[in-house]
Amino acid sequence: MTFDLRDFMPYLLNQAADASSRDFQSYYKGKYGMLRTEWRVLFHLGHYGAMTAREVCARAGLHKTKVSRAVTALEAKRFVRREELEQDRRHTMLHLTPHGARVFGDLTQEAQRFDAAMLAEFTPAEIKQMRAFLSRIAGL
Amino acid sequence: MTFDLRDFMPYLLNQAADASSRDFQSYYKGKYGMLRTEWRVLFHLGHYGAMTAREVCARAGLHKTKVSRAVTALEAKRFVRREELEQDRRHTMLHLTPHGARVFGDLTQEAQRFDAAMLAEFTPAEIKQMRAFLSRIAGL
DNA sequence: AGGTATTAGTTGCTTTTGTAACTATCAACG
DNA sequence: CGTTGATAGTTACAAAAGCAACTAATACCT
Repeated sequence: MTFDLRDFMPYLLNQAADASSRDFQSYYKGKYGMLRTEWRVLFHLGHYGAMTAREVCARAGLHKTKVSRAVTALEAKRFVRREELEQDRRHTMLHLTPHGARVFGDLTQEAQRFDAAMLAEFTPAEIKQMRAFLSRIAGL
Repeated sequence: MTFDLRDFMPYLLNQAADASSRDFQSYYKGKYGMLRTEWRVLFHLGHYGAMTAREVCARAGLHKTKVSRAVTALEAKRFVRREELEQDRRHTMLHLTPHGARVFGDLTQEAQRFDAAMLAEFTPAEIKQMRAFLSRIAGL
């Protein structure tokens, strides 16, 4: 019985994921009081443009209640604005406000810096392989 | 600015970690009603032998409140038994019960099967590199 | 048209996690 | 000794996540 937790991939992945998220999380939490789900929603709106909550769910792989609450929080912070659609009033289109767009820009830059710092000690080949491996496991 | 979330390592790691945990989690949750922290504590006791809660915290990288609650739950399930130490009554040594040991055995086997299935589509070299990469990021 | 089924999104309730304060025991130093 | 400080562990309260029921609007089907 030579099974070690450190060889158990889900464990390893979770540890690595936790470690890698911690610092960046403290950045957007500390600076903007945002939660992880909020950052993800903000990112999707900033990166792909305005869309409905339903689309955010599909793209981000988040449950609709999480998105709903995140949008409420982002709206309270004036990062996001809702626009009701005439043609189908079940939908509401979600837009970043100018302020939200600035926050998105800041966080995106920070994310890139963060990513670069984290990967600095690895070779491009390693990084490429790593991304492929993770994408495959994540089913992306 | 072509920054994509899929290139952001913390995101990728989290997605992969979530995906990889889901199935195994549903196994121990469905079969034994256990939470992730409980499985981790059980594992450490089964793998490294009896130890105090403090040691579990240190080895597993868990906060003491999480461990405290997990132990309470594991004790209620009769998987773990507490033994107060004479020499220092602040500590309590944690042991698996015979039943707990059987559950540990089952979960460990399942974890190995699970791990093997997940890695089946990768080469040994890839796996090795992957483990090294993740360990380094996780700071293990 | 009129009833039924879908779809988008929200709200309420329960479970789980995080944080901080608290208890109890022991160590250390005057 | 005895006061102060550390340590192990628990508990209480607040934040967050998960799940299921609910509302409102539209589509479908006869």
